[in-house]
Amino acid sequence: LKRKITQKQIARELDISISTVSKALKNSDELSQDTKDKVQAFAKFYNYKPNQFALSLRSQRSNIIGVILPGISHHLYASIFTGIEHYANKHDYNVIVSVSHESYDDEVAKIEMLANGHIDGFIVSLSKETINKNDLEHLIHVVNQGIPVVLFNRPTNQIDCDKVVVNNFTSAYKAVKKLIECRKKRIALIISDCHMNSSAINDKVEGYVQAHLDHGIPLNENLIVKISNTDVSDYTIKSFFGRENFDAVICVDEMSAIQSMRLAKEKGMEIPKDISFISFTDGILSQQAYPSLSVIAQDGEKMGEMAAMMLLERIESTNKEEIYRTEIIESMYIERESTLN
Amino acid sequence: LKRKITQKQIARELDISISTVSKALKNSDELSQDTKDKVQAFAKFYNYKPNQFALSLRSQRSNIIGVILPGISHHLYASIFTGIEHYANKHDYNVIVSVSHESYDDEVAKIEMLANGHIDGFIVSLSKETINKNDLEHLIHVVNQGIPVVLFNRPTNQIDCDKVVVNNFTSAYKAVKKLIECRKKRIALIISDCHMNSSAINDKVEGYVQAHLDHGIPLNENLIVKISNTDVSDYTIKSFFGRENFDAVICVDEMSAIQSMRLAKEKGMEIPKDISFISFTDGILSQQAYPSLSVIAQDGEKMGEMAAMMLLERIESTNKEEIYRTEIIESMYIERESTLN
DNA sequence: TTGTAGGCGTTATCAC
DNA sequence: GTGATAACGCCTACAA
Repeated sequence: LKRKITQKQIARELDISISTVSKALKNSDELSQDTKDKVQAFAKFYNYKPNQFALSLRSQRSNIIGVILPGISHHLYASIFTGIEHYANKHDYNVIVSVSHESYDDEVAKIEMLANGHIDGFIVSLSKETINKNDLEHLIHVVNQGIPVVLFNRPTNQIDCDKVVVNNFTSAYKAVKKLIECRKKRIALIISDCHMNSSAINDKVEGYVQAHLDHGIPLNENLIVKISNTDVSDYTIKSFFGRENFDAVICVDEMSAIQSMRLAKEKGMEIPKDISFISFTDGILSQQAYPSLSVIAQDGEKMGEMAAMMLLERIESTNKEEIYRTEIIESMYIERESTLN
Repeated sequence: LKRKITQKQIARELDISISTVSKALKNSDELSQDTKDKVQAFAKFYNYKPNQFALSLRSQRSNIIGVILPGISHHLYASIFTGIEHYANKHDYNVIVSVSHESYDDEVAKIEMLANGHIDGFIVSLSKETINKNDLEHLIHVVNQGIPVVLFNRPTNQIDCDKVVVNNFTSAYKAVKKLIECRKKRIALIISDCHMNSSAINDKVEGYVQAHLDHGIPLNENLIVKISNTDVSDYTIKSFFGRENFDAVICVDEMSAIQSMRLAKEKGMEIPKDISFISFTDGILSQQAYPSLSVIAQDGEKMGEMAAMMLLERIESTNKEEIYRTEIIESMYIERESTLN
């Protein structure tokens, strides 16, 4: 139960002044080597570590960043966090995580709590509820206080700050292109979470359409279906499988992909011979499904590192030129069993 | 870009002393109502918030706790984190998370980094590597510094501190009992990660054995198999399925359960009619598998809340009576399709 | 009822 | 080379 030693105590023990101790510990060259050696040896012996609270008070910086995630079970957010933590730790920062659970109220409360706390900056992915409400006062307030913010994955153009986003258009484009290469011609697009009025969905639809046009595949609007949640057990999707005729499916998330595959199997179709599947988010489900699921995946770690990099740059930059950047992380295709050439 | 206002500035503006401001903000009753009103109104108008760095310096407390997890994708750890965060936030604490990725070196580095930082206490689940090395100097060092520590899920009796653990014995016991109730008599136990020399595995085996004895079911040691990792694609497990004869399987984790189910199906067995499955960790895989997997699940949120509760109590307790507690969280059975009555 | 002084641990400026 | 002093923002005896 030994309290940590301070410069004051070292000074008293060695019968020198506190400022000499401070300088010795910083290896200042205005001190004699003798004194420095003596102090440093003593400090080392008693395992001196500077008091971070005092340092923070002086510098008004904590080297802690706050990360607001809508969820944490989700594979994408888990790997984004890994990326953030990796970059942050490497640069001597710690990470406070707060999860909004897709709730607006949680998001507001947690951001506020952190903004009045020890945080040097924020990395935020907005909750679905926030996007739908389109109420961003809490974040605007943070930005106005001069606290650096990086938005990622689910941006909004209502906030002027650095951003890291995925390219939903090209993701969808790539998926369609891949399926066309597999000689599929009737490609369904299943959009879960269609209550989200984010640009993410529109961009995907546009990419889907454009890929059809570019490859001369006829577009059938009936093959685009929206379901309100990620649970596919509802009537909409079952009747869709019963009614329409298609040989490939693109799902916005892996959960609905898994369940759609089950519906296809129940219809007696063979995957990927009769019908191929691609989903947009990678995760353990995609990997372990049977057959395993090909995906257009976001590189979460890369997104996280990028976001952390932008934030630390902003925190440590002295000149306040307000040229905010938006970085786009391209997705990649991971081939598994649910598609084949 | 407005910097935060301080008591000093309020004092200057209102032409009173700093300590009067301080007292007014705390609604001290040695001040006139007039002064208090004036100060509070002013403070509110300029959105005064106390500077946490200054508060921390005075109190030597940050209201931040450090959480070390071996992984974060894992459903159990995700929900444990949720529980910790929930309890911590409710009591005005923030949470710094650090992931060791099951690596000893990471764990040591991250604990050290946090211990020299702004942390009031630790909640730690040891990495596999640490448990195997059995080198706990880094944590003993933390405890000796007087920093409160709560160990959870993977404890060690080498460290004297509060602990939150699961009851592996009764978990295994319950699983066997359940399967016996389903009229299964030849119950296999598949142990992945058998290189872990933790008590967790021994306790499970003992529970497995005891349940057999208590219910008069003959014990067949050949039905206990250990595989070195969670990937079941290796020869050991395939030959096990080829060689032995059993009508139920208990798996230590859901991944090997999923893959074992696949082997069973390939053998032409029907689940759960011919063979039942139970796994020990709940997660999205168990829920989405086909058939979905019955589990003996740990209540992660409860574990997390309990750990946070014990830590905060320890942090805020003044008297240092060193009566450390170990709380046991009981597991619960979640019935799905892979078993049936 | 209000104000003064000192301290939390550190660093930077300036004087000796 | 070394040390005294002030400052970061807040709190709290103790004076006035």
